[in-house]
Amino acid sequence: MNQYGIKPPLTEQYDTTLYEKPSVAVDLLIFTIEDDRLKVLMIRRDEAPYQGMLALPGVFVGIQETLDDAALRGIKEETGLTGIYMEQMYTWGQVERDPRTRVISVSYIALVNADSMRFTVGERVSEVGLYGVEDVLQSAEIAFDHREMIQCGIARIQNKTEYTNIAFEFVPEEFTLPQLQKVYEILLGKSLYKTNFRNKVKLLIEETGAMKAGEANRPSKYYRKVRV
Amino acid sequence: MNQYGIKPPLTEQYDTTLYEKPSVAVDLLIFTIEDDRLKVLMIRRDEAPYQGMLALPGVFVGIQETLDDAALRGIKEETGLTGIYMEQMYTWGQVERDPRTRVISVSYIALVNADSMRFTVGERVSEVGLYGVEDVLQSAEIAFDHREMIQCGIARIQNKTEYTNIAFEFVPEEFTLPQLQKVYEILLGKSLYKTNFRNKVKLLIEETGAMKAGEANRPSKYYRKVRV
DNA sequence: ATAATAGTGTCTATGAGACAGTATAGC
DNA sequence: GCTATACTGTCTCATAGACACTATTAT
Repeated sequence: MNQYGIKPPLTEQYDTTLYEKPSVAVDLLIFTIEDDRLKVLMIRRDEAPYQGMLALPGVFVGIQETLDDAALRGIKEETGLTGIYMEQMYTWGQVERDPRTRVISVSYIALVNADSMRFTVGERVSEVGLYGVEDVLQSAEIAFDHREMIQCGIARIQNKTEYTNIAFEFVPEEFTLPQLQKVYEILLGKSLYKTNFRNKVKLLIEETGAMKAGEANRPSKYYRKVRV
Repeated sequence: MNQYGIKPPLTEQYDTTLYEKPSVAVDLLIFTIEDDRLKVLMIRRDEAPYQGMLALPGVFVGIQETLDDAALRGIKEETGLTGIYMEQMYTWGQVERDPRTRVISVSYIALVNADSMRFTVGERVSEVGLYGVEDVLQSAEIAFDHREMIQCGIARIQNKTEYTNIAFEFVPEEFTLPQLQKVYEILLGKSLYKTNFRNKVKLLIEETGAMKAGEANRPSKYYRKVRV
């Protein structure tokens, strides 16, 4: 029994009105690949604190709203998109992470292919934009603990690229293998051998029958992800 | 602008007193290996809701307390232990997960070797005990969404056993290789070949010089984890 | 023909997996 | 000696990695 709460709290009678509650928000890491770089969607703040700095988009969690629903709502608001890949990443609970009041933030990762976002980002709010993660981490102008969040997100994506198929989330429904390989190379930060790469993904894809035309070289085949 | 919160909430002026806030708790999955089984620490509830059912221990997060600190406090209260392995697992935000009021729960995994817990669990509260995860998942008497949490925790531990060294957390500082191999076999749910297992861990360990005596067979050497 | 990129065949090195054998304690 | 478990040597096989080669388009 102390300033922090009731003990043991979930097994005995309690009155939550006695204790001050934190706010709970969801912060979004919306990643895409554009111009051969991994980019993240950020907003330039026009209010204190951290005025003029870049921040991740976020929403407060409604009292009758799940965390996933809050994340989906935020993604829809920022990109106009639904039905894209999303997963919970980590929950950030440093006491002073927001200087105004106590806010606990559940961060979510969303992966979008650049084509579907090309005509949505920037329409609603001009301060919204896609920033290359290398550039944005170089610049010191990042609000709150969002730099840490971005680093955490990049690490998560790189890890999962090695043992899952999340890289497919960055390409459109129909894609070429050179295109998909480039995504892997960007995410992993190293170049790959064509043969080995193709062997690794060949069970995951099927030809569409179409070919990419118009380039001054042998045309590449279009593939789609095979649904398992 | 709706019942759920302010939009965009972290980039504009807002007044959090206008919106009802959830309570935030930390729930603990304290795992150990005892009698050649993976066990989890649970508490039998003596109050509604879910009276008489088993629940994971948890604490509310204080308004001036980080999530990690809340988890450490809970672990100390339940086991008397400090300095053990702990990591954040997942945050649970279903609206009706606690029928009394909205509670968002950040779950943490802690791994303890049975020896250090043998004389602490059960002293403070007689309803606290270690339960084999297979048994507890069979029985339907689990409170809240804690069954899901346990399943999630087991999956996390099994995954990380394959690509990290968390299995070492379940053995004391000095251990034999048959003992460590047994831990791996319990966590992975399959038997391993001695030679291959030893090859895999040989760079992670060093001999202490001591031997295990008293058994009617060749004595095994004691090892410790080599600090990297 | 040339340049540029797409796509294929095959060798090698590494490591996981399997199994047979030897070693050392108590009885 | 016997039994039980600790410990070791070595073979096989799957797969990641590396590289050389062929194919097809626009100019």
